[in-house]
Amino acid sequence: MLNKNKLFIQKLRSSGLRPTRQRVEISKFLFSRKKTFHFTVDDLNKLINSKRNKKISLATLYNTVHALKSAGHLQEFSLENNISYYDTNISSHHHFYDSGKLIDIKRKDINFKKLPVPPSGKRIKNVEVVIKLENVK
Amino acid sequence: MLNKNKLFIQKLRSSGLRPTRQRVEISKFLFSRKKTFHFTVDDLNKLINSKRNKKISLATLYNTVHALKSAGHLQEFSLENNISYYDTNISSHHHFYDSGKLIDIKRKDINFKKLPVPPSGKRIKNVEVVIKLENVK
DNA sequence: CAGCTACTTTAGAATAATTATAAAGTAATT
DNA sequence: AATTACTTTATAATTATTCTAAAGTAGCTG
Repeated sequence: MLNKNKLFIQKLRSSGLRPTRQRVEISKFLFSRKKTFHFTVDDLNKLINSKRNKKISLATLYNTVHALKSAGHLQEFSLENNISYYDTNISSHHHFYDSGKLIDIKRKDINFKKLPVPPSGKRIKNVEVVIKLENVK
Repeated sequence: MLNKNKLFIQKLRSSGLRPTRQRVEISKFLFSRKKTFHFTVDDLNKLINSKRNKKISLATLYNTVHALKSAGHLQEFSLENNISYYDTNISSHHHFYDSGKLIDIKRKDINFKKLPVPPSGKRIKNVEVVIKLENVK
């Protein structure tokens, strides 16, 4: 149990954050999952705070998510509605996008035959693919 | 000259918009270019209104850009700063992204060896690739 | 383990992009 | 030329996010 929290505390520490009660709860909420979790800060706020009487403030949620993202524990991306989405699956960066919902695509399910050469002085940091879907008519 | 405006008026009409003075000016500004143009509504506002004494209102800029986008004359996308970017090049959907700036990648410069199968009942509408760059150290 | 110091949490204000509103103006049909 | 429906505009409202500063807490230090 205490051992289990160690993992979540590790994520915080490696993000430069002290493991406070709130942060450990957030970290646990995010990282004790089997499946990838796509969320916005608003989602997180609703999901975490619905079952608490004393709420974790939005500012704390933003701070924590940002630090986790900067440390590479979360992947951030943006859709056309201009809200930041976060993904707990940092190893797979590709997605299907269908009417506001995201579905993971395993990295190995996309391969490139040809990629462009980056401008000189630059190199590729990562490649993100979004495949937009529509209904078969 | 009048012939030339026909093209811009066509874009408006096909977006369900009457060709008013403001809209024709916006359409002309966007579509009389040789090179792809990446912009935000704020960019557009500054670029168009800097050389006018009577300004085109932000609301009109937003309305017009939205209608053009919905009709497929502009491509919208969002980066991690949660601002809507628009692209006058609707045939090439791939980009390099480097510290807030976008560079076009020609469609033919990216090819896939393998793409995932969409969920049943769905088909691929389009594929967008963003290649993030970093400096060679 | 008491005290100190630096980091945190929080509520609320501030900011910024976008959308909504409603009054005055204009396109286009009659 | 008159009428009607659509537009423009300034301004207010909304929404996601960031900032602020006062009250609280983690975790060294002795």
